[in-house]
Amino acid sequence: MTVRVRFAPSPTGEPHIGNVRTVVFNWLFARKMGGRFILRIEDTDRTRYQPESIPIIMEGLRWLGLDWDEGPGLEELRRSGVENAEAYGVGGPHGPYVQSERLERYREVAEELVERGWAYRCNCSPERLERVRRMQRARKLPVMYDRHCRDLPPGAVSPDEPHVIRLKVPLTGQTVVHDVIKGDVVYDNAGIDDQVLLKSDGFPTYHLAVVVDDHDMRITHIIRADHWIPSTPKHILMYEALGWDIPTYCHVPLVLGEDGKPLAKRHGATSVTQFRDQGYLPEALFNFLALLGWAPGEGEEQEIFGREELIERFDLFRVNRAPATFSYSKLDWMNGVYIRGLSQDDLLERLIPVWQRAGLVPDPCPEDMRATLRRVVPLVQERLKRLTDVVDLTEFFFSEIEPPSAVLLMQKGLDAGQSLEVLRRARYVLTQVEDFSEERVEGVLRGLVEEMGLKNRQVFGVIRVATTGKKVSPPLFGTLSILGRQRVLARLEAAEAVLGVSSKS
RNA sequence: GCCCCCAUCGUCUAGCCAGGUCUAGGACACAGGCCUUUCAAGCCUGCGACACGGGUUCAAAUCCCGUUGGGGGCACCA
Repeated sequence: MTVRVRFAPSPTGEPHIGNVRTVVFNWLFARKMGGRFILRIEDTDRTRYQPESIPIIMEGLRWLGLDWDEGPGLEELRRSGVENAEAYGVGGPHGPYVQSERLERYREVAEELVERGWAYRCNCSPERLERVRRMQRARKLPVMYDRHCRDLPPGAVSPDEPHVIRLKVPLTGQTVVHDVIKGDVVYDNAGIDDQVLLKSDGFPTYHLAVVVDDHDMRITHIIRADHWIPSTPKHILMYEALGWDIPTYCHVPLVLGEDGKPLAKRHGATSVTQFRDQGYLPEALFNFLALLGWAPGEGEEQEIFGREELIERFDLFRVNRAPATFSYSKLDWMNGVYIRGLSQDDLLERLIPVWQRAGLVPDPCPEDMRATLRRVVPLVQERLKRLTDVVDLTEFFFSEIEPPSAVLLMQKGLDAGQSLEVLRRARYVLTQVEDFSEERVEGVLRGLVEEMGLKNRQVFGVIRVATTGKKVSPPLFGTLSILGRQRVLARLEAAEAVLGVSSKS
């Protein structure tokens, strides 16, 4: 049987990265098994519904390379208000893949459950339900529906009046969740609530919809976050009532934030688009996510895995039972590894939009500027953890700098007079040097160090601060060469003025 | 309150299922050093964990029980 798994986001905002990690597991498992990865939109909560989040979710998946084999088709997406539906419409043989388009089907199944004696109509008011719950809490009893309508005579609640349909959970016996990661989890039926399946607005609850859709869409493995475990017995009861095959459950742990709490919006950068905007590479994030809660084992000590390698090695049944904490510092390291592994051309193409967003480079990027940027790339490549780091590191190439303060200019062991001397002589040799290639610049400046009997760090330090305005910069000779003679001489002169004034005073 | 899940360095993990090869291995982070024009990168070294208590066994990180700690669920939300 072909493996079929799904990601079923609710369009109420952007999924956070912990959720995305679970998607990565789904996708990896599907690809590993030669199966199908299905995208389904669970939009049954009309109060929290945000249609604009649908394309954002899809864009995030696509950016990470998580392509889906079946999912909402063109027309479905259009009806959901997705503007560039043609970019994302996929369709498939088991649609519709948007739950609000499947209302009739849920009603049909709910009615079937009623007919089979596995569900019943209930017209209890929200006020009464709340009263019951309050009482239960006060008496420290399990909080659940008191089954007031469960044994009403047939027809006591008219199908025409507003009502919900509830699952009629057996009062005795046990239901076992066979989970491939957690093992067998046993629940007493007596502790399972008579869950609402069909809401009074005609929409299904998650519990009905997920069972119907997973069955209709022939899902074989349900890989989802483990906070769903407690509601799984209800789902199993429904499969049994309907005579349907029960899928294989794989409840994977939640991803924790650095405070040990499950990852949520308040943890800062948590959506895929935010990671993208902060300069993370999709291949690095993907690699990192795959290793969050899973490891190849067998003594394997490699950490950097390409997509194909991960597909080949991924083993769903080895996923950790315990939750993992999302570590930004390790992600940063891994991202740096991937940046260093990029070809210079590739890195250039990824950096240009970053410079553009920072307002340092016009869009489109002029050809001559591109040529200059091409020279900057090797200077910064091994210094970047995130693409966005390039802004601070290279800003001085694009705009004029404020002449640095005397304090910043002076290096260890040099006073203002000596520093000034360094700048004057540097300006002299750089005026004389026949061209401004990195090699020539290096040659004359090293000669200057020799002549003055100073240390490399002293001479190069003063020049660095004078020309970049910072103590930390890319390698000096390449930097000067790119800046060009004119700008370098001007900046040296401006710095001399600063020191000249301060040495007189 | 009731139900459920989880537990190896600060973090991600290997080892656990098929007890001995584990004075517990790797990675990130951190500290120190080397290299060096700054910062990185790279290399070397260091720091650092089987939550606790019982039991089973010749032998337990590995199996069992309990405790503690953390987390999740208990909606006409997903």
